Amino acid sequence: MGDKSVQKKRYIVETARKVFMEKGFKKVTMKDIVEACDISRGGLYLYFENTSQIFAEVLKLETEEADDVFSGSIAEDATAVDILLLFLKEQKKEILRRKDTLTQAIYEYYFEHNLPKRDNILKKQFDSAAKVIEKLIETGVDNGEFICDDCAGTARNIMFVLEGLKISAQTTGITSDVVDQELMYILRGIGADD
Amino acid sequence: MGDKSVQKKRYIVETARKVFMEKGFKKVTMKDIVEACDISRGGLYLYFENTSQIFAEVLKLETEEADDVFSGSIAEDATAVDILLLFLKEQKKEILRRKDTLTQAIYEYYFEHNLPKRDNILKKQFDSAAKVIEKLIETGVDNGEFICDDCAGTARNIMFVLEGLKISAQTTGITSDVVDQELMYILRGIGADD
DNA sequence: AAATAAAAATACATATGTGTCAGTTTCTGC
DNA sequence: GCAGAAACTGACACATATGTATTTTTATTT
Repeated sequence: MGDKSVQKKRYIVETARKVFMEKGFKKVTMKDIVEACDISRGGLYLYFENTSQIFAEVLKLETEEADDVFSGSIAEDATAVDILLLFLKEQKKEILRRKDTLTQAIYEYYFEHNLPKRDNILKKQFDSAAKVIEKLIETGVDNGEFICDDCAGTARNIMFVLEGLKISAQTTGITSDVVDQELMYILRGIGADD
Repeated sequence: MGDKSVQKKRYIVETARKVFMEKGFKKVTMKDIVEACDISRGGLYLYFENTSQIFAEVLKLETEEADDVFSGSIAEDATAVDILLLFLKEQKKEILRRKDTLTQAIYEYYFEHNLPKRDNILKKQFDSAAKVIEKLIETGVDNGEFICDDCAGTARNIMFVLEGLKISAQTTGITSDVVDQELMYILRGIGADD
C-alpha cells in the first residue's frame, strides 16, 4: 500500500471515530462513514470490509493516544497523590462527557462481537490502568502518603468503581457531585482524604 | 382486551425474554420472536409494534420478580449481616452468569433508545437497591454490626462496584475469585469482614 | 501526449427486516 | 348450527444495508 493510501486510511479512521462518538457502534453503517468522509461506497470498501474493521482501527488509535496523554502531563516533582488526583480528574471528565465519548460505542462493539473476554482491548486497557494505579499506590505507601495493605486489590477495586460510574453515566445518568463523592471514597480508602 | 389476550401477551413476553437472554437486544428481530413463539408475523404485530415495546414488558416482568425474590427469602431472625450477605451472594450469581442473563440486553436497550437518563427502569432499580442497602447498613450500624458514617453514600458506592463488576463480566470477563475479593472489600468498608 | 496502472464512483444484485392488509380460521352468543 | 366478532395468517410492498462488478476518473510512466 502506497504512502497516499496510508494517509487516506488514517483519514477514514479519524473521520469514522467522530461518527462512532455521535452514534455509538451498532447504529453506524458503511453509508454513514462514506458520507462523513465524502467518498463513495466502493471507495470505502477498497480500504475496509465492514464497520467492525474500521472500529477496530479506531480502538487502536484510541489506546495509543490514551498512553500518550497519561505519560505526557506528569510534572517532574509530582507526588503520588498529585498523580492519582490527576488521573482521577481525567477519569471524571471521561465519565461526565456523554455524547463526546466512545464509551458506549466500545461496549456495543464488544456486545456485537460476542465476547473474546481474554485478550481484548478493553481488558488490556483495564489491566494496564489497574497496574498503573497499583504502582502509584505502592509508591504512595512507601512515601507515607497512603495506607494500604493490598495495592493490587485496591487498584482493581478503584477500576471497578470507575467502570460502574462510566456505565451508569451512559445508562442512568449521573451528576458531578456523585462522581466527586465516589472519588473521595476512593481516596479515603487509601487514607488520602484531605 | 379479553382474558385470553392477556394470557397470550404474557406468553409472548415470557418467550421473548428467553430470546433476549440468548441474543441480547439489538440482534433480536420480530421474526426471531415470531419463531420462538411459533405464531405468525401478523399475529405478533397485533400485540406489539416492535421489539422495544416487547423488551419494555420484559423489563417490567423482571423488576416485579426481582422485588419478589428479595422480599421472599429473608428469615425472621436474620441479622443485617445475614441479609447483606444474602444480597451479595445473589449479586455474585447475577454477575457470574453470562449467557443466561439480561444484563447485556438491558444495556443495549438503553443505548438504542438514546438515554432518558431520569425516570428509566435501570435508574429506578439502581436507586431502590441502593435504598435497601442503605437501610440495611443503618440497621447494622444501630446493632453494632457495621461501622459507617455515611450510609447513603456507602450504599451507592457498593452499587457502583456491583455495576462495574457486572459490565466487566460482560465485556472483559471476570473470575469468581475477583468477585469474592470485591465483595470482601465491600464488607471491610463497613467494618464487617470476618 | 499516449499507454498503462491505480484509485474512485456508480449501478447492480442480493439479503434482511419492517409493517400492512386481504383473506381465513376460530371463537362466541343466540 | 349459524351469524357476527375476534383472532390469526401468509403474502406483499417497501425500505435499508451489504458487497461486487463495471465504468469512469485520475495519476504515472515512457
